[in-house]
Amino acid sequence: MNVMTTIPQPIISSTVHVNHYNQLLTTLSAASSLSHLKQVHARIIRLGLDRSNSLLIKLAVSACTLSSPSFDYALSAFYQMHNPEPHLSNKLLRELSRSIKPEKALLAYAKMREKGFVVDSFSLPPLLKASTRIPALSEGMELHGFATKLDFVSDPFVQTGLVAMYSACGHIEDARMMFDKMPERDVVAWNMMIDGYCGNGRYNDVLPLIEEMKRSDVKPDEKIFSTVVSACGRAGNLEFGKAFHEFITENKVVIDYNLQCSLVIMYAGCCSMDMAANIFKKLSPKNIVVSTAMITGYSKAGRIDDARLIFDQMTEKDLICWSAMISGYAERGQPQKALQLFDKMLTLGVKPDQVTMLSVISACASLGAVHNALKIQSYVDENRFSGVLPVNNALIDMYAKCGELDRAKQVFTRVHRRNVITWSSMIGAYAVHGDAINALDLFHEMKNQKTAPNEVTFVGLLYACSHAGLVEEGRKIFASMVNDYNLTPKREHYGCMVDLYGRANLLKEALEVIEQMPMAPNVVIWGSLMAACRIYNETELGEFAAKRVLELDPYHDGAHIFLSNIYAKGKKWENVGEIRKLMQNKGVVKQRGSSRIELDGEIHEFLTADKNHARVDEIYEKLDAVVSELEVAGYTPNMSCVLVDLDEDEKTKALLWHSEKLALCFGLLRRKRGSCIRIIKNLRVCEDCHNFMKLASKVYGIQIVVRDRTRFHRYEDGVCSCKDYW
DNA sequence: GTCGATACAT
Repeated sequence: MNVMTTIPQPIISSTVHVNHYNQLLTTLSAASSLSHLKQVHARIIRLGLDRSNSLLIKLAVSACTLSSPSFDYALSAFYQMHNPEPHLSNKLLRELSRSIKPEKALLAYAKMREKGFVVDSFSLPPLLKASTRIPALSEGMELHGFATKLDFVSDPFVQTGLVAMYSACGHIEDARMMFDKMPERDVVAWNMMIDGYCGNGRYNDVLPLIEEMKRSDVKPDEKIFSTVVSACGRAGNLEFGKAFHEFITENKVVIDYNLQCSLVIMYAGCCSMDMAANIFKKLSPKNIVVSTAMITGYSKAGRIDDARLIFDQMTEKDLICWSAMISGYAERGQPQKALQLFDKMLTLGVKPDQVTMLSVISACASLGAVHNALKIQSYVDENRFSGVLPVNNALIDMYAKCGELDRAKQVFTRVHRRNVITWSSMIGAYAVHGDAINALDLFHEMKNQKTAPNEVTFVGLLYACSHAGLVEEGRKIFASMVNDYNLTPKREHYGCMVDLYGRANLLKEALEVIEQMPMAPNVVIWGSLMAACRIYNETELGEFAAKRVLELDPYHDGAHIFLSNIYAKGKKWENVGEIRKLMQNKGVVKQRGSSRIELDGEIHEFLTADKNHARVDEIYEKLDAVVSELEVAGYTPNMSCVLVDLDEDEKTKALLWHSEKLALCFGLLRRKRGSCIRIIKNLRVCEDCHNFMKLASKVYGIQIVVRDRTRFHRYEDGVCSCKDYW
């Protein structure tokens, strides 16, 4: 039915007018589409009511609140008005400022000034709100100037709006100046200022402000505590968060559901899981957001089983909580569980996003299993993630950590729009494979393509140099980092330099780096010097470094063992006894060696002297055979690698039962002809195993790839890719 | 007739 045809001709009578007017208002409120509004607009004109500004404003506001709003229609209706009263214009400004296009409010304002529409002090709050939401500093400042000129600036609502605007534009000091000038500050003004500090990361300014608020007559409400507590959580500021919790309790602020949620999320975000759990267990109902925060918190705190418990108790699961649980496993050294969970998620029909993929790829990287890596890449390619740069960057890293340098290179090549992470990942890939030449070449190519290197790029480059013994090149790279790229070296970079000099037997230079670095050396750096001293039998400096390690990490197994060996070599038996006793008292145990080998997509793990494998007899039999065959080729067990005090026979066994030798023998039993044997080890490869692998590669004509704690060794025809420099 | 409107997780 056509609305227009049913309308009688307007009869000029005030009663009829009022009737039409009210009817039109109701129709405007109910309008659900632009075409509907246009029909009503036509009726307004036909009825001769188009001089009614209040009707036209209602029309304009209705155009803004449609499910698919038309701001341009609203504005054109507005511009047709004749000097609308400011309280009507302000209605529209308010609507526009809250809409998805707050900039339309500023546009309307510009036109109002142009057309000479009257603006009053009530126009400013919505305009400032628009400037806050965009955020638009220069427009906001202009409004400030305008308000000052017309003396609207003494209005507390305008003042609060200015505080919000300056905070949102990052001008927190101006916000504070405005705030300080306010003669009367209500709870909203205080909240805006506090919120502003939180939004600008100025958490340390919040507490003093709350104290000041307490001293004034304004009582803080539970809403602002929710905001502040969650801000503490985001900043990981536990001390501050706790102080707030105490403040809340002491001041008997009502802890409502939302504040409870904020507290749980804050404690979980700060890894203070006992506190989080205390509140969480009382929380009812337990929503998905808080549960996810608990999962992440437990994961970060290393309590992955507790995280899983929460996960399993969730009645409703979304992509985010799946991703949180998966990345928890990936980051807490349980990559297999991460991958299992990913499979389960796919089975249940939950579609991963980029974030999930990055966790899963990093799980594959730490697992180091080629089979899984290939599976994940096909998933990436089949599900349109192959064009996503961060995913490709992660794939490069994954293949590098799986020992698949060529596949890493393939991914690198297919990425055309490379960013600094792409380049750094590939440089890092060459570095862990001991290929310093290609790492440096790639760096030059990167420079030619005008991609600026960052700190991570230089870690890769320095790492490559130190693992290849390129002392001079490393020195130059370090200097270039500072001089050409204006980057400030971090601990990692100094660590690489210590490593570079240490591995090259330039122990004096290594010590000088430590002495001259601007920050305190950490356990890794002293550990690196200690390791160098161990290689070059430098007992005096070694003892010194080991002691520094123990100061920083009293439970460091390697430093205890190293010291004990130094003393044993020097026949200082009393000191040896002391160290042993110390280890016993402190409960320091040597980290047990563990090696994984992947065969037919299955992963087998061996610990040192492992007797748990199903085919244990066969494996040890094979080990005896291999040892005999290698002895013919010149192998003699290198007893200096045994760090415990045992008799000769036991020492030999301890050496031969290193986990990577067991894994190798299992690989030799099960491998397919022509395939390469890949072993992933948790510790550094010892000299004896290194020699063992080299000889095995020659005697059996196979390629063996071993990933140890820090790098790859590729053994072929009796030679290792690390050139015995590791 | 005006300002904020709580938590929000990978």
